[in-house]
Amino acid sequence: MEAEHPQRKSAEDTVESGKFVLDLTDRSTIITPMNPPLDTLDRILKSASELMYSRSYADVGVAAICEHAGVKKGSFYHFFPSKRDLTLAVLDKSYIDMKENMLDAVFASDIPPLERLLRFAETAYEFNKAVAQDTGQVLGCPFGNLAIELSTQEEAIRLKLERIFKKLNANIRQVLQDAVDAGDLKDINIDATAQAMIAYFEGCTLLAKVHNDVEVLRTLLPQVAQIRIPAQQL
Amino acid sequence: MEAEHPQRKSAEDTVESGKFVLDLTDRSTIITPMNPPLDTLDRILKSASELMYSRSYADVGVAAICEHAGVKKGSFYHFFPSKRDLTLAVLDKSYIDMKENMLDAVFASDIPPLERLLRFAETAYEFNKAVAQDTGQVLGCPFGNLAIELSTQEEAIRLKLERIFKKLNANIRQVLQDAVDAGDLKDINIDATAQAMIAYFEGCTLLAKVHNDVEVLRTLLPQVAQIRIPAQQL
DNA sequence: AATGAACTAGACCGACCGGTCTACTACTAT
DNA sequence: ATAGTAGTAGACCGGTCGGTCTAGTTCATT
Repeated sequence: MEAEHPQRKSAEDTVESGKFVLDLTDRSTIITPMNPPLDTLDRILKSASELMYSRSYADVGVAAICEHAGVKKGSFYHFFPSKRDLTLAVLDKSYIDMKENMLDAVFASDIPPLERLLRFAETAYEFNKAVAQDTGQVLGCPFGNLAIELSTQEEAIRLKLERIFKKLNANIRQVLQDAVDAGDLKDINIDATAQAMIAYFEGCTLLAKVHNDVEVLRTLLPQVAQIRIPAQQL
Repeated sequence: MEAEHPQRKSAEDTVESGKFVLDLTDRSTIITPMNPPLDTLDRILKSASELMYSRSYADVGVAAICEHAGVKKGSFYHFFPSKRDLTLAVLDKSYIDMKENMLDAVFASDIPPLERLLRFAETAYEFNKAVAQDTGQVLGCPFGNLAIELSTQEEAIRLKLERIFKKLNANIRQVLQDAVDAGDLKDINIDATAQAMIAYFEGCTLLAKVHNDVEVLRTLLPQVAQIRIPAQQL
């Protein structure tokens, strides 16, 4: 009765096929860079992620996602049991992409900890600026956007987003810990400070979106490095 | 061909009818404090504002708004030409309510400027806590929510929200100016600092919503008073 | 050559969307 | 008394929503 919906597996499995078996099962990573099944799934993911980011969850129907992906509804529901499950998959992929394409580089230990935060601010500004240049609008944070739109409606999505924000928090905590170890920072509540920095970042992004003006980010975002929540003294 | 839709007028006009013409047209401000037509309109506004806040713009249809207000569709479209216009009216009313019920008191000059910011933080926490207690969810900021959901879709709404955020900024600027005048603050960019405080506030609220946990606000929000954007030195 | 699974195609479904329309009621002004 | 207007009622509209279903196609395996 229940369909198969292979999307769960593919996320992790494709990565592990680096062995030198040339013949078999996993057709996705070897030889053909654009084989039909995985291509279809990826196109759906990319389409959904673009459309939902530039508009909103509710405003983008699965018909629109399919059309923009060049895929038919039948295929869509072969891969995803529902729009909600698609969104969950989009979030997973988006976080992985963001981590690999940005967080890892931005928070790398090649410069002093607090300067990494400035690099983070700068990168976020540049990203939003680039987006604004080719869509004409400041779109903000893909995670923050969905968080606000769906947190009260879709508990599964809220949970996924909560986990993503916790991972981001862990990344920033690492930076702060490095700063403490380097003696650049004293007597702060590391976890709360990381949380406050994320909050500030999300808020700046929100304001840039309402004002439809990226320059808000250029002015405000660098102050993220100055935020501190002091260690609680009992 | 086009219907009348009296709501446009009422917003500004009711305020200006302080002249002593007793006889005519505007029946809404004089004598009867609860005359039927205004009651219906208010019920629609209240219903929409509650529903949209606890769910989202897209998730709440006009049928649901009418039902929750105990009003029929015919009446709804007598007062509002569209769901979008209703939302505009809701935003106007919400800001006025917030200003009268909270901002005016919170930012009053009875205590030192920077303490007013703490009072603001405390009030926001208490508000969200109360909301969470009777809805089971942290709903966040009504303005921030709509800002993120609709800024890229409904320019008129985005503009209204932008104006609201600018007014809020002006309120905080006043507090900061008082602080500067009192010698509590030096060399800051007042406008940008006010903006940063709003950003931080919105971001904290967003995080509280994703984590569905008001305590986030209790921990983070008070630090709003420490935020400063230094005066730009050229 | 045949089998079965993965995938695609697209017609179709009931529910609901925002919005319209006509008829009716209640009240005001004359 | 009457005419006009503001407001109410609720059936109705075309369109779109998320999702289903059946029939076909492609392809690896035997």
